Amino acid sequence: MTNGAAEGRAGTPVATPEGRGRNPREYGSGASSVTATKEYSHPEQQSLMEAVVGRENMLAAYKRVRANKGVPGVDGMSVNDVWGYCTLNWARIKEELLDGRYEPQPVLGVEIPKPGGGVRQLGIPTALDRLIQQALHQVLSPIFNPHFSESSYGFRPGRSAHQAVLKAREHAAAGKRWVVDMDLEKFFDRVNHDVLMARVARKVKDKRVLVLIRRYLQAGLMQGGIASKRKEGTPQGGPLSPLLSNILLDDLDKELERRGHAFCRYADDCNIYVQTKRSGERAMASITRFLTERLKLRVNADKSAVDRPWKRKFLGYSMTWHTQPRLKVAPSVVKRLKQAVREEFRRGRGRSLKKTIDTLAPKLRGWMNYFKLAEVKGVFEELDMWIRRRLRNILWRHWKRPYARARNLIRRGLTEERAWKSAINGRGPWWNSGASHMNQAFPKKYFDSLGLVSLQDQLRKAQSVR
DNA sequence: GGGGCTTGAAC
RNA sequence: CUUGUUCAAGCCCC
Ligand SMILES: Nc1ncnc2c1ncn2[C@H]1C[C@H](O)[C@@H](COP(=O)(O)OP(=O)(O)OP(=O)(O)O)O1
Ligand SMILES: [Mg+2]
Repeated sequence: MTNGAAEGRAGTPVATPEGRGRNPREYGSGASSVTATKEYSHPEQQSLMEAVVGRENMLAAYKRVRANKGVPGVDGMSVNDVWGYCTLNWARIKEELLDGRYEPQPVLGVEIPKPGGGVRQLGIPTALDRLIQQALHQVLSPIFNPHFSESSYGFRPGRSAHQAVLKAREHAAAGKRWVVDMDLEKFFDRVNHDVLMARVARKVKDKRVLVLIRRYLQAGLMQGGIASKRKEGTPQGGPLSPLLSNILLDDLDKELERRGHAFCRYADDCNIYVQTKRSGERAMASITRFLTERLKLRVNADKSAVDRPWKRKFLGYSMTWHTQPRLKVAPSVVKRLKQAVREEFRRGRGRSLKKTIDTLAPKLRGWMNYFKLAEVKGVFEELDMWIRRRLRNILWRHWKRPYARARNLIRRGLTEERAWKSAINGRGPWWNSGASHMNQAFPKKYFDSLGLVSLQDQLRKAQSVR
């Protein structure tokens, strides 16, 4: 039934001599509770750093870093510059890495707004450090990922938000109709270095790698002025950070599994499905204690709650109250899309309809592609009508004079009498774009022919493929 | 199977 | 000074 097969870049190149043949598909789906950890461990435990700086691995890392557009870090060096820089200084950098002497540079602090309001502090390493972290990531990922929980879906190759959402619905359908929805406060920023490193050290024996990772954690955040060493947090923007965050929260997964909970975790968003409110509240209390005491993490009280699944949103989705719940797009997400579409129209005010559709259509396609799991389809019909109305609106605005309006309406097949009546009705563009003459003159078919595939049509197509 | 470009989503 | 991981779709190429 696993329809979303692991394709694309799921198979991160593994640069180890023995590790190369592993199937990316089974890569993320390690057997639950494996005791023979040695078996899956990296073949070169004592010389992991050699694997990191190995030619194959570095080339793969560089390719990846370049594929992301990236920005210059604090040293102002672009990704392209790094290639030249590395070929010139690689011998020295490699030696520093192998000797455990390499010192990372501070990360560049950038504030970006987040959707829910508030700001997110990004910590962007230099292009060179992104390259090295990427190389580390490629070596560490196959060591840790196979041992992660089946219920962990975030930041993992071969795992997706879709899988998590489907599993969540499954839990609710199985009669666990209460959810403990937990989110951590400033998750990456509050990662405790010692707690994390202890967990990394459980599988990584190479001291140089451990020291390097710690130095990356300690690298200061450059905020205009100078930066000082960090005592907590892993930079939001470091290629290694997502993997590290999973290594840290793996203990949470193991604890939840030990207690026999049905749960889905995606990054710091953890949903535990239970049968009663009481048991939910109990779980919430004890897991909160576990997180603060054992992992030194804080639960975000505002974003966390024990409630009914249909009152909560998980990964952009929500669900209905039925005993067999149906997935729906979370209301806040619909609002966000409308806002984005409005913004798109505002920016392209002077553009032709065709041009507007050409930029809008790929965005809607991508959006629909993510929310194609929604089984409540009313929103899509509503959005389709809303979008077409806005498009008719910009058409109407193009026609400044009654004569132009009448001419265009006639050209679209309206009778002369009706066209002229509408052309001079004196109403505003928004009224007219919803009026019957515009709907008749510019029906759905018209927009289809211009390349606007309606959300509903896209959904039907996606479901026929499935 | 692999590579390129674009778009979207989750965090 | 919009970064990172992951997933996916569309188009193009071998
Ligand atoms: N755009 C992004 N780039 C890099 N890392 C991200 C991005 N979005 C989310 N993350 C990572 C870092 C976050 O700490 C982690 C969890 O996301 P999120 O819960 O939305 O924020 P947060 O935990 O940092 O703050 P909050 O207290 O509001 O929950 O996922
Ligand atoms: Mg959080």
